[in-house]
Amino acid sequence: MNISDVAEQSGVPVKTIRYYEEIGLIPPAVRAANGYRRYAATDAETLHFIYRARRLGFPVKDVSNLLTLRHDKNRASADVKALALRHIKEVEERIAELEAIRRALLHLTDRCHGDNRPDCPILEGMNKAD
Amino acid sequence: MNISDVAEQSGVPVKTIRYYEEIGLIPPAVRAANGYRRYAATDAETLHFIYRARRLGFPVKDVSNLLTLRHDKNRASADVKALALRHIKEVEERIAELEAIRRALLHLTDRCHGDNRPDCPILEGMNKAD
DNA sequence: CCTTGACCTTCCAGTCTCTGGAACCTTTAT
DNA sequence: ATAAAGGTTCCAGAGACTGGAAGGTCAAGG
Repeated sequence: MNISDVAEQSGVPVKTIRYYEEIGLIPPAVRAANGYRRYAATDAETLHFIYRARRLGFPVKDVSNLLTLRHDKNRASADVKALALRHIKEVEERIAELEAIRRALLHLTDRCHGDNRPDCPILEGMNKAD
Repeated sequence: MNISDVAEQSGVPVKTIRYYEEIGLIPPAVRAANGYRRYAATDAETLHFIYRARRLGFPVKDVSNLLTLRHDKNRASADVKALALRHIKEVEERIAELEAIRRALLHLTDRCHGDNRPDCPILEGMNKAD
């Protein structure tokens, strides 16, 4: 099948597939006589795997490691789990950061009248040292 | 004062100050005879304001608008508040996304033994359609 | 006076993950 | 014959910096 077919099956946009090939996340596709990339069903599965890993927030570098593990029939599931747990930790850290930001913002907006007058605790709050 | 002084006072790194000047977030600094950028105390305050706004996650475009509002003594606090509330909404949406990701990851890792064997529900889970 | 080290300057490149567009070729259908 | 739909490459931009190279300037010490 052509690139748009595998894009549709996997969920990964055409442009992104070519990009993944360029950066070496996936091997260069076999070419047809006319130069078009040709894909097999297993390629669609691999790309779908990539699609799902990316949607789970794994950076491309991690996806690359996950692909290696996926192909390694002698892998230890502990390695996959370690990678996933590390990622969960990063997600949780990011959530904590965003929640701190959210609280700080709500603290400021709660105090702001939000009317025609210029007095604004939000702007004042961002002037203060830390 | 020189750029490293204003960097220390404001919290914004030297490189970033030059970058902010380049993109027009702050006006070009006055130059000394030797070509060095020269800053006044008010510049340090402005940069500190920027620093805090960025730490609250406002994108640079929003910071630019906040700076305009900050300088406008006829502003309506409602405009500032609207901008902040919009940003809070985006932060909350991002948190929700990350929490969905976190739940999905925990669901997968909970099921994975994490031992020497290759069987891995994490990898399997990422093969399934959606 | 000379050197050393800490500043300062500019400009270019890289990060990360795509995404859009231009210019051009191939296939398919009418 | 032609037009639409798909394919190709390459270049640029997004966002927000960050690092490094090459070189000018300044203050202190010998």
